[in-house]
Amino acid sequence: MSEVKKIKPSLSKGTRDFLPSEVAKRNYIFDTIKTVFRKYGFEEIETPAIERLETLTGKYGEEGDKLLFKILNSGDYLSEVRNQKSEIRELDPKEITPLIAEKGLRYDLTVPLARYVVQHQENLAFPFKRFHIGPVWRADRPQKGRYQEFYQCDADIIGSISLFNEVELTKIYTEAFSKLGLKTTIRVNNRKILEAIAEYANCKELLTQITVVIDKLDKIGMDGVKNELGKLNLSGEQQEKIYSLLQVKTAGELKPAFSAIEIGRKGIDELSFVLAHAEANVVFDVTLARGLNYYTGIIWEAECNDVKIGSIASGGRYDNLTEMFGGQNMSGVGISFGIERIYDVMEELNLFPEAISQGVQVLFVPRDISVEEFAFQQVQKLRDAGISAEIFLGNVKKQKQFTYAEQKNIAYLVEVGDNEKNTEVFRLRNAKTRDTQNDISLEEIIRQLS
RNA sequence: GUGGCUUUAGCUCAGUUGGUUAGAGUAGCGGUUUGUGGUACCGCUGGUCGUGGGUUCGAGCCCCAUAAGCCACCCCA
Repeated sequence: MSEVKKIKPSLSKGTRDFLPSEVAKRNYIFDTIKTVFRKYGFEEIETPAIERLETLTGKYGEEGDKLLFKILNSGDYLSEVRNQKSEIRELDPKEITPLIAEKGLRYDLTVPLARYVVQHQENLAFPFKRFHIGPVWRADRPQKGRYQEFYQCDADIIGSISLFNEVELTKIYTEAFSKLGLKTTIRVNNRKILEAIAEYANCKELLTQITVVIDKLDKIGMDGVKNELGKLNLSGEQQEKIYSLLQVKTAGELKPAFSAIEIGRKGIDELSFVLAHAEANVVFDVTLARGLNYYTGIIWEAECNDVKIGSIASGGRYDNLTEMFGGQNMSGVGISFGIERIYDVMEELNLFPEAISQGVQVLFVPRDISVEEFAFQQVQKLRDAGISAEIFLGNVKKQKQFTYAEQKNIAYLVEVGDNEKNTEVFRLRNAKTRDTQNDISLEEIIRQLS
């Protein structure tokens, strides 16, 4: 007998296993959203989980680079280090990382998309409309609702500057959420308006910091914003200017302030166009900022009306996506569904249809091993007729068989004993209600369940 | 990167001021009962008490270190 060392079963930090019922629910979300994407002409792509570190680094800022999972080179990964450094004390993580790791796990789906578009542009039809659903990895400290491995669900349009793309993506939001049964509010703003606000307050160079502060508004309140703006060395007058613009309820109210700021007027026009074509649940919110500073036009954020969990979808237009890979500059606009949160919300609101976790239609239970073969043949007949069916094999306790049917959410049970084998007449029992139909032939069962 | 909490059976958790052989429920396995069925009962397996030190006649419990996980912040999805 070999001595096997027992390992306590456990997961790596920030990762999850999914039970069959959970996978069914997740797939329901994916499938619903995919159907909408396809209806609007988006095609699905896949890219590897592993990318060259070169592709990934430098795209997410210094913070992001720290959160990249790096893959240790195979073989003698220290050989290069030995060549270049003799003393272990000289090792600086920043210097040795490129020597021992050339690959990493993707951090999002957007940078791989940029790489993909530049690399395959000859074979792609532009405007390129693609969607992509898959896991991404971040070496972040996990917490509730935040994981090191999680799924992103993106749809983007590359290479078209028409604002109808924005309208289309807004419609996709509305349609997908409605199909999932979620009541949402979609807030929109325009990065150009935020730029104009910074210009209006005469502090263009602080745009990034200001947007980060504005983004926190609903968390820290107006006093908190004033406090943070003060830390940025803004004068009282500058703060007052920003503060006053954050009070507006419609884009039109910004017009007087932006009379001399062209980019601001452009931002207002773009927003008005999208809002004019959008549904009722889309509203303008000047305080919507989003930390990401690669956005250059419209930005979206969607929240669930019934559960306070933060944003469950977001997106925006970005003009410089392919630049970093030496591609001809193409404008892109995209949306992303936060499916981990959508799952939590739908679970809380009980929005998953009963049918999605349904097991096979019938479970055949032989009373004894001697009738297994007969039962097996009946099950195969049902399957041939297009009815999903299982047989519970092995001479085990009845209790187990019923528990099995319950756990797998199987609708009907048929127990097979000598009587059934001789007469070929069965009893069809509803596993939930326990209603029983006596003396029913296999043909009749097929008819009922088809 | 900063802080808080947790860690005892596969899972959920008890475990008294430090004192014999560390318990329960649940799951798993087996048996009895039932025998067109979803009941009831009995038994068994499973633990280097996260890890390493220390204090003590004696540590699951006290002290130190360390690891992992979770939660909150930063940031983000």
